[in-house]
Amino acid sequence: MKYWLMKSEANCYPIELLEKEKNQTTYWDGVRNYQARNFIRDEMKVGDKVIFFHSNGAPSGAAGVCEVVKEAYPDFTAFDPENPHYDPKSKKDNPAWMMVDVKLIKKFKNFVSIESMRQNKKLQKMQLLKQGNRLSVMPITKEEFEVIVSIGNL
DNA sequence: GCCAACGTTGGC
DNA sequence: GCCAACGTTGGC
Repeated sequence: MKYWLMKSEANCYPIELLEKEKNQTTYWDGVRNYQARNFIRDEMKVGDKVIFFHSNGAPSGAAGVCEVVKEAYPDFTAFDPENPHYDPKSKKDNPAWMMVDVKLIKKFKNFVSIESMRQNKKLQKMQLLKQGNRLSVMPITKEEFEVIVSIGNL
């Protein structure tokens, strides 16, 4: 089983919206970066655990834990010209972009701010904290996952 | 809202 | 295939 961190813009799709979804499950659309796409397409498996991370202020940080419940399939929002994530390069017979379904396991009682993550010695190596990091889907270690969960759950 | 850092695009 | 210009991301 692998561990991941996925970013969602807090003012676009916060964890509170996922809480309200049927079965607390949603499709993770809008990933338009090849490195992130490759992780989704090639490495994410059902049962993998995911840190739901709020990016873009308001404030930034880890908001909860999800689980992958459906493996990669074409991101259909790329086919829809009306959709903000529309990408004409992605064809139905050769989709450029993929997505997975995730189910909320738990929203943290304590929001784990990016500031507290920066201050935690055990999280120093996270790609997330590197300057200029823009990757929206990235692998994390089991230890990093557990450290974040233990802070969030206190 | 600012702006540095990044990925992508496109002219050559 | 280089690389400057551009648009976007995301912490602050």
